Amino acid sequence: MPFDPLPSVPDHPALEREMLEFWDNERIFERLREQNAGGPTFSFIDGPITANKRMGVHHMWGRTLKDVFQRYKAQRGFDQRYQNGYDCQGLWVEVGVERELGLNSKAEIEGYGLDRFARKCREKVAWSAEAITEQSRRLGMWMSWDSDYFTFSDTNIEYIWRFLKAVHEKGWLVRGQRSTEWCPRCGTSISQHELIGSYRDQADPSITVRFPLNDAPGEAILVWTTTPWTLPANVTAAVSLDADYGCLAGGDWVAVERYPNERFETRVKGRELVGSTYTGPYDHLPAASGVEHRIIPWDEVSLEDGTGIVHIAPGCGSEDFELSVAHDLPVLQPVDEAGRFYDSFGWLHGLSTAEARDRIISDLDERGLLVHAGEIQHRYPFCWRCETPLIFRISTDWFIQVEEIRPKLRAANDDVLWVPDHFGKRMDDWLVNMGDWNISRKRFFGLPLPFYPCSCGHLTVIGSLAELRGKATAGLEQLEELHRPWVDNVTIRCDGCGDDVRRITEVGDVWLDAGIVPLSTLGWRNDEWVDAGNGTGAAEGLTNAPLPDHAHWERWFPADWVSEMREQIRLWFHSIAFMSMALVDRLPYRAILSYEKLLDEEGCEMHGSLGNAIDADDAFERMGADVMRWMYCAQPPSQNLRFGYGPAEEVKRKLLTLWNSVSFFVTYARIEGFEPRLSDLETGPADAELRPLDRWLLARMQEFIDEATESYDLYLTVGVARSLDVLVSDLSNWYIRRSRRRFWEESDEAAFRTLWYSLVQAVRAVAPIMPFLADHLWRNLAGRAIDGAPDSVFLAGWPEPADVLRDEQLLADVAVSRRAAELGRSARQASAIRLRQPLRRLVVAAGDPAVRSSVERSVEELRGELNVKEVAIVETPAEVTELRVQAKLDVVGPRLGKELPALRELLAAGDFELAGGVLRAGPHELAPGEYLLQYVGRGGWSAAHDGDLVVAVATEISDELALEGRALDVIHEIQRMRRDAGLELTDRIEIAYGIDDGLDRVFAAHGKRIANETLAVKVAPGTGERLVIQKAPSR
RNA sequence: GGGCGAUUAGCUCAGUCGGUUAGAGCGCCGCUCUGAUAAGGCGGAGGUCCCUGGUUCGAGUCCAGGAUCGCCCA
Repeated sequence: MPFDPLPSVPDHPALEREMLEFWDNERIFERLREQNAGGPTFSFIDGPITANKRMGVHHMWGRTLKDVFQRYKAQRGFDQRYQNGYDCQGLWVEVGVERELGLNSKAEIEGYGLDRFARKCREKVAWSAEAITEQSRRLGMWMSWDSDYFTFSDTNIEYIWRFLKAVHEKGWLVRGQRSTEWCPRCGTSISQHELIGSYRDQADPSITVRFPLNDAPGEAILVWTTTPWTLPANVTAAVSLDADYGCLAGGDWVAVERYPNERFETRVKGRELVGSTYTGPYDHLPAASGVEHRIIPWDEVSLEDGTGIVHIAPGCGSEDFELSVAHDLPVLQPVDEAGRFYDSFGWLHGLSTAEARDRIISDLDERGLLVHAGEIQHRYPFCWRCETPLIFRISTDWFIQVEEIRPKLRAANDDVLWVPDHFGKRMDDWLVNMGDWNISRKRFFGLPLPFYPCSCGHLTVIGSLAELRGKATAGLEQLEELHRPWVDNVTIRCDGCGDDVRRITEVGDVWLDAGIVPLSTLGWRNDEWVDAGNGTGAAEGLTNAPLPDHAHWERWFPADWVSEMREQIRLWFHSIAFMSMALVDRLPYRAILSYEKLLDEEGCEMHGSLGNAIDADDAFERMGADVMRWMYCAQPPSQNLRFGYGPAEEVKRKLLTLWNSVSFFVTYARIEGFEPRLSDLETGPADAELRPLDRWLLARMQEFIDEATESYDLYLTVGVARSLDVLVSDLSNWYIRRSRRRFWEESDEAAFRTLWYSLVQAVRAVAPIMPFLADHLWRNLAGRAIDGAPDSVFLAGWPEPADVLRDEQLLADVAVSRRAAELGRSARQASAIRLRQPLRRLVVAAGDPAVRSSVERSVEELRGELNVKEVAIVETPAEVTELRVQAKLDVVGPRLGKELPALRELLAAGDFELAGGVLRAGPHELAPGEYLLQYVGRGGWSAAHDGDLVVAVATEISDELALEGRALDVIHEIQRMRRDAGLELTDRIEIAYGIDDGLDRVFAAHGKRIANETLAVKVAPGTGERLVIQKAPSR
């Protein structure tokens, strides 16, 4: 018996675990790779996933897409790398460790010890990588799990050093200042991507403060601020050049527009205030004592809030800082890395910004400078790690200048295939606007920037471990790996003066770590292949990833395709583009698939705190990986995905139809002992005695495979999902439904072979999306059923379409007759006569002979389905409808132009003649093909139409028909009684009927039929009730 | 402030080159099958295609302006 019976419903999780074990035991993935080795290459480069936690269902979307296309390309015979990667250092990793250790500041980390801290970070990464690997395997991802790359390997770090040295040689490396969001607790700046989603509502003071003007005694400008602690750092005030400013009665200057109810003694344009000097609120403290406060112009001054005059503290805001650069203003930095005032701020020394706030307000009040104090609710950023409100600080950092590379990146981006395509524009927008790349972070467990600035003015940038060894003057003996603290202890000889020089303590931006991957993992400019050569430094023992040689790089660079979530446009997609362009003058990718956000089924973001997050392991158990994968793949990537158990049920029902179809096949194939042939997969059952319906399904299969292939090639899984939906419905509701008897009564070889072929091809084509279900079904239908068949669907290649099975005409014909059946049902429904009532005549009219002949083939279907005595197929529906004519607008429109509306009126009014195929209406003549004939129903008919395809039923019911209708009602009634009585399908019954209500006439005319349909062995008039049945005594 | 999207049925979304009557799934209502049955099938109701203007014989579709929502940048 070749096939195994299917349970009535698939148990996805159980089936998936079974397949995982099978793949493992039979080394399916390894065999697939061996099979494809040496074939054409498809290069995919995996963006590293941060190894600091287990994955959630939002990670699985991207992991699924990666796996889908690698599996698809493998089925197409492409040789591939399957290297997974982990992001292993930087803030994201430090955070979890810091939390676990209960550390709460940089000082505490230093107290704990950088070496122990680094070891803890590595442990965290190792733990997370293992968890992610296990979850990914459960999802069905096929990767070479023993050769993952880890961005904290010494090899990866060396490659970044090489990049930084090259950047320095190009003259792009600079040290500079910038104003940045800063967490006073963590003691570091917060990068833009870390700010995502970190804004909350917060109440802050809203105060208006007076700055006295120096040259106009008694007069002052008013400024507004929500951050009183920044006032000691005030340097200037900004006005809008063209706005009107006025002086209030008390001598205070404000923007007129902001005070519509006030009267102003004097009014001037903002430009006239520019250059005036004023006394700052804290000029008496040492820090601000030497500052001359001169009013400046700024076109960003808001007239929507505040006073229209803006307090500028370059040490406390990014726009403020930029203004200080533009206007050459001094910068006062009020607080240190921990957010406490410097001693040059007198009595404020040592206070935090929160502590200083109220004291400053009351101090201003006492000194008569406070005009108004209130409170405001607004959005304010918080540290995503520790919930501390962020402040702005000036920080000295290292930058890579981008002006030279910007145009190259933009030009190259034009040639990238972006899916969805508008993401390409977003990349361009980013490239146009990106500022110099800030690469330094004042933290611990990260890429050690190899910068050794010397007091002689020379900057030495180390490009490799060998170079470091060569120039080292001390500390090599303790250098365990290229991380702090060990690397900090290595001093080198300055290239400029020969003195000993130390590394700066900063570490690198994580996007350097990830950005070098297309070079570091592929062995760019590496002379000799080194086994496990990427498992160095912190990565030693975690992976066997090799360091390949340059020839390998030539073979696999650039990637044909990469895929990550949308945020990566300005992160990973950008950093790999930047670093590759800088080093090898090319982009590292040809095509990119990116996708939007994953939300819960209500459309809300998933958050642990909201309780709506779905645990991945929970999802595996409750819906199964295939169902999850289907949801990810059925989603247009340009839109947010609503993910949840509700939608999962819908998907399960959908998949159940495919499952039921296979189950139906298997049930009868077992009964009839059907033996499938592998060779049918090449050409289909072309040599069998095929009926039109078989040929139709076979033609549909070619069309489906074409559609699926095209969608995969465009990197759009949603197209595959949609095509499969339609196919499954065709296969189950049209083919199987109409062919059932051929399977259980006729044992029709052609039907079995056609259905087997179609099910197997469908399973193969969706295998990349649902690998478990697909391989499970393949094993049952082919892998185990046929000697010599590939063990796994993934070893069976791609279901190539067979041209001999294509039949466009047949597809069109069937579409027409299905449409006719649909119209017939619609016409019946519109007649308001119940379907069980037989009607005399159904008329199908179509002008096109091809349409008529294809409807001819489904006459039986129409007769049975619509319960009519006869079906007529005619050219014009004159019998049932009146004629109407419509112009073909797309043909006639361009010819007639403005006269078209008049023509349409004539046609609508029936004011036309039709002779010899030519239509005359008023002054116009329409040739055949320029108009369409249309019909409306006559009395006694109920009609429905689609274009000139008209279907109508006669609504008149003769006595004879009425009697038959009653007979069918009786059958229905008895069937219901059988079921209510709990009878088996095969139980025989006896019927007794009452003679009133005309039932005697019904049984007289149709008794035999009623008995037949209801398995009645005895039918006789009874004594009382109108219908009584009882189970017949068994013989 | 600049940029990129989106706005179509109760919900989630399709809608090709501008063409006559704008579709699907889910939900709802009704009908139906009982040899795929923990199912299945059919039909129906339900629409100001965000608004305004323009181009055109004709606009859900193209153009301009606006509104709202989301995202990116400043």
